[in-house]
Amino acid sequence: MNSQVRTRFAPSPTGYLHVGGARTALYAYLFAKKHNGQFLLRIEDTDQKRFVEGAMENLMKSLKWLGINWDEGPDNGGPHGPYIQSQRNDKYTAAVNQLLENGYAYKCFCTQEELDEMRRKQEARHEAPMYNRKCCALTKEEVDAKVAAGMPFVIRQKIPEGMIVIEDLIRGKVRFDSKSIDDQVLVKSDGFPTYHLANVVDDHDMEITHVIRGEEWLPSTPKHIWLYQAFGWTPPQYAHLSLLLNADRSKLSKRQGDVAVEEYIQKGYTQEAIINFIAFLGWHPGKGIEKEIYSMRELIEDFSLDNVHKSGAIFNLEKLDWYNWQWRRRKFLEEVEANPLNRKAILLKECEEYIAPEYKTADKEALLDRALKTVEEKVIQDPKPVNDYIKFYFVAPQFKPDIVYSEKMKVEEATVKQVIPEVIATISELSEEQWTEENIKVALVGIVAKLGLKNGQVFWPVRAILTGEQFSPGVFEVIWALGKRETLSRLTNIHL
RNA sequence: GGCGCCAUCGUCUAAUGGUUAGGACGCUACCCUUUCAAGGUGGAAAUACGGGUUCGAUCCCCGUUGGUGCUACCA
Repeated sequence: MNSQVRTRFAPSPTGYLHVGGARTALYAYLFAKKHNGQFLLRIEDTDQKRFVEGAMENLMKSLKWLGINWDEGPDNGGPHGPYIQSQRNDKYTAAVNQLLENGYAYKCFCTQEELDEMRRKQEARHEAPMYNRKCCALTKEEVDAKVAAGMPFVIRQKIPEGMIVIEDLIRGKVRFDSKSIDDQVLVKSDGFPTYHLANVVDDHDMEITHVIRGEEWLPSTPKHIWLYQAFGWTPPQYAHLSLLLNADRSKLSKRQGDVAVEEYIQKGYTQEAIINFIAFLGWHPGKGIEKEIYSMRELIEDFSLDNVHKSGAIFNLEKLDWYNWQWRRRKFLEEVEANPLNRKAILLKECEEYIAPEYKTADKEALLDRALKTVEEKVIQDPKPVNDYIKFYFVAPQFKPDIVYSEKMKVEEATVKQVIPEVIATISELSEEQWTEENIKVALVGIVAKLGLKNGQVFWPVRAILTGEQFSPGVFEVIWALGKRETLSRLTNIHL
């Protein structure tokens, strides 16, 4: 035994990596790395009914993408393998036999119907639904006879009497009375262990020193401690994390938005932003520190369980958006700084998926160059993905009344009907040699003066029609980049 | 119902016996830019309630209320 810190993330593979799970994994990872320890990944797949094809691979992919890497796990192995519970059944069988021999567990032959009936009666009497220990009273001969007769059974933990106090790293002392704790099923009738048994056996075997897990496990922690005692093992330290919440403060659920990390990946959020965001959902560097942008390296440096919050945090997307653009800008600037001559290539990489292949050919190169030029500043200024800033150059947008007509800018339908023909006429007069941003600006300002309108009443609708976007590069640069022909075509094709 | 956990701006949070209760997101006003965004300077916005302890409670204790988790042969 060594004193090295070892933590683990132990998800059950039911499909995807939940953002709440990602946060739990992150905290366990940060804690281990902060103390130069190890972080392990273990798959808890003892419930055969919930098996989902490919879920484990999916989970590992998301975790890796986030930069949460494990020192030991199903794919890279380690000294305490296998790291998949369904492959460790012999260990659980050996452990539970030891419990049976020493009287810490017993076989239970009660059927589902009997249990249901018992609970119904208990509830009718307003009692806590708990197993009545009927089978605990069976003699060894009775048990052997039932087993010999082929009766199915489960193995239950015999909960001892008395109070138990658990020392939680986040919550302090938490007391439980064993009277309120049920004789937990340890091994199901299909021979597989439940979470409680497998978890304790594995954490001990894998030499886990700190169990960092969700708050939903707090009520069953006494069962786990008693199991350690029954085995004669030293329990690990516990840290129960609060839950992530929906906007209405209920437990974060699929119903009210995206909960899978992969969905955020698909939406274009950066790895750094997601990590930074979930790290701050329930943790803070403390000491009055006001810095909020933290890289993984910095998080490891400053992480401490002492500064983890007890209350649940709402998963607030607006802040994620802000983190995302902070990180996008930071990464873009770093990349450009490292390689200033390659600015165009970096932009191109950012825009790649929105640029149709035909624009990468020589004859379209000019438009692409101009488009990239107008978009350049935006990349480091705006929270939106750069894609949204460039795709309109290559696909003519729909006319969007919601955007074109703006109360704030004092742009109404009548304004647009008045302005657009003027713009078409004026732009048409500009020759090839006159096609500069400056001249376009002069032309539009001329229209403002001529019609006696405010700048925004002319600039806003033109830009909105040309781009179809609420936010975009400036109207002069857009017209310039699009070119005379495309500009006129877009302005002419709208039907007011 | 029983048991457990939690409680500072709308949200994420800082401060902890003595502060004009601080920051960030969002919202908002103005400035900048002859448009939007971005940027700059301001603004509105919180200690759930009731009792204690104390010279003094956001902070410590008790209760109430509210929220939430568990109460499976799920994890």
